Amino acid sequence: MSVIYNGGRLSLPDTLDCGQAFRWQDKGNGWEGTAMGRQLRLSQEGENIIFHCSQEEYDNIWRSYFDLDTDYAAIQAQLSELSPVLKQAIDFAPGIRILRQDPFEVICTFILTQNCNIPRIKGMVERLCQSFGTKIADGVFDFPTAETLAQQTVESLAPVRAGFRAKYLLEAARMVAGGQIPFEDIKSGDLDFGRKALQRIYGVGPKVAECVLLFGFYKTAAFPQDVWIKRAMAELFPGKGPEMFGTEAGLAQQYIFHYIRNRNKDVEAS
DNA sequence: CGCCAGGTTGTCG
DNA sequence: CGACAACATGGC
Repeated sequence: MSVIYNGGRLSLPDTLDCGQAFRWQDKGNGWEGTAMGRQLRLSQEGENIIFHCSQEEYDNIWRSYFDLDTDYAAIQAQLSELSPVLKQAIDFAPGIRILRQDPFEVICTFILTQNCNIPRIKGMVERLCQSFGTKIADGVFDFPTAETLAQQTVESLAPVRAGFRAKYLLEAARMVAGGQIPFEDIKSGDLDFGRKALQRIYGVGPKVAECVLLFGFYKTAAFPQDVWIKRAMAELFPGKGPEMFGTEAGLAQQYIFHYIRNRNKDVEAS
């Protein structure tokens, strides 16, 4: 059972391993991951991206998750006109898409990102799922629910090895489980409303809130500024700020983030 | 072995 | 408000 996508602008490695999601793994002959309560395998043959699932599951879940109904070529063309440097970053990895992830999962995973590198983040997220997630198949677990996590303690969370982030995780879970985070209002509201609402969570500051808005609520104008983006902005767009990228700043941010981290990789390898 | 990691909090000037 | 240490842990 499989569905073929050949609409272009979808790179599996660039989209699944660019630091927006942490549960996808390169299996060599394809990618595997868990999201939205489902496990999925993807592979590639030439221009075709193959979703190993039913047409129904593809239509109901993955088409939206991978943002396949959005015209990336059009957005990229529009962004490319803003700056030649931005165009260069986009052309470097035009197959990056913004995944439409579950908001609670994004709150948790980006709480875990703080002061931590990406390989380690993946480890913590995986241990969190293995320890507290609902079993989907042998050795495969969904991301934990807010209710399950809210019942934990710093001690019971020890296997995750989240360090000082454990207490933040618990607070976030308790607030979400307690209905104190207005998901629907954040979805329909403007960026500043979302920022304020999310930053009421202990352990969620400006950067994590921005990531949650972009990756968890598909607020494409959100522009997370981490150490890499700050460096990139200083070097590539001196004196400029996120405003220059307009309503699709979040996408620009992803292309810049990936570009600054990977532009020299081919050189180093040779 | 030491530096740094997709930051946030608490504290101090 | 801006600067700065502390925070747990492990990847490189």
